[in-house]
Amino acid sequence: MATKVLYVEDELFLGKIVQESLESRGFEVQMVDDGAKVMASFDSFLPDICLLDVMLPNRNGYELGADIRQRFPNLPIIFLTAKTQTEDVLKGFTSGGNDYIRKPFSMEELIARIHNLLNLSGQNPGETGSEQNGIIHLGKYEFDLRKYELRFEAQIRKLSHREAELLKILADHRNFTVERKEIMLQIWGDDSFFNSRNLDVYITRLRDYLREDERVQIITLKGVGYQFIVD
Amino acid sequence: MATKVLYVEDELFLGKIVQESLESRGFEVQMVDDGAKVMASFDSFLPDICLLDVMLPNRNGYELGADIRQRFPNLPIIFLTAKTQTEDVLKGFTSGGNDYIRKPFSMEELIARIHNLLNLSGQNPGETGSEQNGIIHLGKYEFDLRKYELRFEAQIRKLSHREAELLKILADHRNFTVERKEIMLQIWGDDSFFNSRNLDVYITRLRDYLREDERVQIITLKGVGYQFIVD
DNA sequence: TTGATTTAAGGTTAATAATGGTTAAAGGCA
DNA sequence: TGCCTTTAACCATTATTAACCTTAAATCAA
Repeated sequence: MATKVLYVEDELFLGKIVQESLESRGFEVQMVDDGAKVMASFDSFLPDICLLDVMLPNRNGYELGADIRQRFPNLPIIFLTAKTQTEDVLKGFTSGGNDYIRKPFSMEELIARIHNLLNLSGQNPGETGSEQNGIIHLGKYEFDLRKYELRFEAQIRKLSHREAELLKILADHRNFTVERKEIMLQIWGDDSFFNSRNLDVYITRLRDYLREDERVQIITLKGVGYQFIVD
Repeated sequence: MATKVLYVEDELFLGKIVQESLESRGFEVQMVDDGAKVMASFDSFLPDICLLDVMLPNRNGYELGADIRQRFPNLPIIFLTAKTQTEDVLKGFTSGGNDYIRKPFSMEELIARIHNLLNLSGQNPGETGSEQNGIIHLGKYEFDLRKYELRFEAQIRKLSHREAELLKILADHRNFTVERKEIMLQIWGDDSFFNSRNLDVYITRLRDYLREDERVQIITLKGVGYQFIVD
């Protein structure tokens, strides 16, 4: 699911540009041009982060920020403003803002700061895939990346480090091809020794662990690599 | 205990002013003027936050930031720099920085941003958090850094020095990987003796102490190190 | 062209080596 | 002495290597 951005901005021209730019990077953006309308849109939109312009008609951006902070103590808020006085920046932080960006700003910087607050890795901006809280769903299985647990119904199987690394790589490429070489490099840092049948051993184990759900399979592409199929 | 700031800056004149200004507000500041000396001062000083100037003799500030991030995944880092290009800001974030301030900056803004990162006022999503007044919250446990106490409901367990050191290192890296080698170096100053199973003994003890809450666990990454998982 | 044969790649399983876990006893130091 | 810390002995788990088996692609002969 795409990351949802609530963007409060009254300069419509600037707003459109920023909105499109964010959308082109995979964010879902709802723009609101009036401070009085903001709180209403929360319950329907449920944003992951807020961008608030400070100079608004009807409603002061700082007040708005404080209200949002009150209702959603953990929602990241970034203030955007043409004001350059230190005093304004301070107001931003004391109103509960998590960052403060001066206009004009570059889109790249805005996105970097959004990522920073959302703890998104620099890789795939809006896209978080079927992974939430470090849990990947694979057919009837759940794979907990942090705890190295592979769960199936009530059973919990602890994976070793190598097993988990391999499964992670396969899952990251699910329904696409991963080259043997790439796996070897990523796990063992070396794809040279042909005598080592190490990877095969772990593939065998994972197949064993995953055989409860036949919609999850590891397919061999001989001479190339593997394809991890998950329906 | 005062908040400890490690401040890396080669312009001594500016550095002095900032240092005094921070100290006058109750921070404890260690200033280092050479990138090459930074890592050495970590073990003795144990800062709560880092301010890094980007332009340094000997060592690039971004590299330094990346190294620090690797060793202390939860330590807030702020880059300070005269560079104004967006590209530099992006580099700062991709090197693991948590904020980026352009010179010249006002002391008030710097302090607001430090507070913001340390959760000294208000909430701060996705940030290091959970440590206040030397107390780290680990699931249902509280770990008092100063008293070396691990508390769970009404029980209080006094930790020994080694136990506390180890738990502190794990907690600083919670939800990230810590290498065995690093732990050994930090506690025993030596990772060479393979015959000593000292670290294992303490890991066993901590696991024992922490088993009341199964959401807190120490996972072994064989051949690599540990991962301290806290939900 | 087509089916048999060769050959390279991968699969499986077991044995071995490396690393970590556990427990208890021996040292050290206030 | 009494509490930590270190050492040691032994056990458990995980990673690697090795041996042997299977399969699929490639080659070759008729």
